[in-house]
Amino acid sequence: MSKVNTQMIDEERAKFLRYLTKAGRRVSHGREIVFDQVMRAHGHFTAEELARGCLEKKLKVSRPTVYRVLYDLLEAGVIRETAFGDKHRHFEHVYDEKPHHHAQCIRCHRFIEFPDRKEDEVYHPYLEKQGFKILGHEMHFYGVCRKCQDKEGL
Amino acid sequence: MSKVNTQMIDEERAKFLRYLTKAGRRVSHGREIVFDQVMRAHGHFTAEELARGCLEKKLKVSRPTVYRVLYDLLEAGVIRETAFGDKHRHFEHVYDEKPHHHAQCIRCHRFIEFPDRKEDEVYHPYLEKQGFKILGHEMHFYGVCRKCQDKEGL
DNA sequence: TTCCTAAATGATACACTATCTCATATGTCA
DNA sequence: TGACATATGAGATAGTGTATCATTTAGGAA
Ligand SMILES: [Zn+2]
Ligand SMILES: [Zn+2]
Ligand SMILES: [Zn+2]
Ligand SMILES: [Zn+2]
Repeated sequence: MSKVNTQMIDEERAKFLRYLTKAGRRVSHGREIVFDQVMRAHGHFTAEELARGCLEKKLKVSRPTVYRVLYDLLEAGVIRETAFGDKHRHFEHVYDEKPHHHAQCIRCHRFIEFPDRKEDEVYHPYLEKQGFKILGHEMHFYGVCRKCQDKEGL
Repeated sequence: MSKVNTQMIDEERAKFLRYLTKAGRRVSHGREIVFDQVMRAHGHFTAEELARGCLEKKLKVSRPTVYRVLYDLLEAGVIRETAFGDKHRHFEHVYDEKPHHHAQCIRCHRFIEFPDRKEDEVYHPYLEKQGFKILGHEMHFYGVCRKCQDKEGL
């Protein structure tokens, strides 16, 4: 773990605590466990993956609580939800991830990731004119990956 | 129903038949029913909504078949999947809806829609080089809408 | 510290979406 | 028409996420 990473995690933790305090909510056992697991997660993860991980590690937290805390973290701005359009809810932390986009195979659901390009900014003027404060964006391609094409002889 | 609409549906049907023929698949009863229902749908719809509709109308098609045909239509390019990040799979037909993207407010979850721009194609070469067969894409912006900014004094 | 109260939690059941299996039906082509 | 591959339906099943509610716990007051 690099120093930068640790420092960023502390900042995220502070952000989370600030949010909880401001909202009159408690710094509970479950929230600390889930926050910790989220920070250890690499790349994107689904609620279910995180919940399963907690259960497998025998952490003292239940599945409903994992889901509840994920929504807390979402509101606190610690994680964001990526809109993949499949039946799972995907999240990733906000710190330490370079902006990137996703292409997902509709057959096997695997992802290809690719860095974002500034051409995306072509949409900014329109949104700003509407008074929309842009926090981020994601491009999502869907299609069929090479493997699945080979498999199905398309 | 306008004449243009009817004509476009015929074109979509032709596209679907072309796809089926080319892929060595059959023009079956179920595929015709589901195609018809999809063309009657307005705006975005989920697989389950369409399936439920078919069952309620007592059409001679089962739920698994509705799902199967939706994937056919997706690959044929008759419908596209929109990535809303909730737990349902959303679709919309390609004809008569201009390709558009969404900006969603993280506070109130409302959408702003805006037309897509060909600058998005900057990502095509990279994906094609990987053998990824692109069926569609969506840009998803997230941020805070004007109303919510006013409300929260951001 | 101890007590009090509201918030948080866990166990469990549940709702819902989507998919799998496999026996049967159906369309294509010879 | 007969043969064969594809498509389908019924039902079971997997998987994700939520509701309920009795119990526990955090955090402030005394
Ligand atoms: Zn990612
Ligand atoms: Zn694939
Ligand atoms: Zn808003
Ligand atoms: Zn739309």
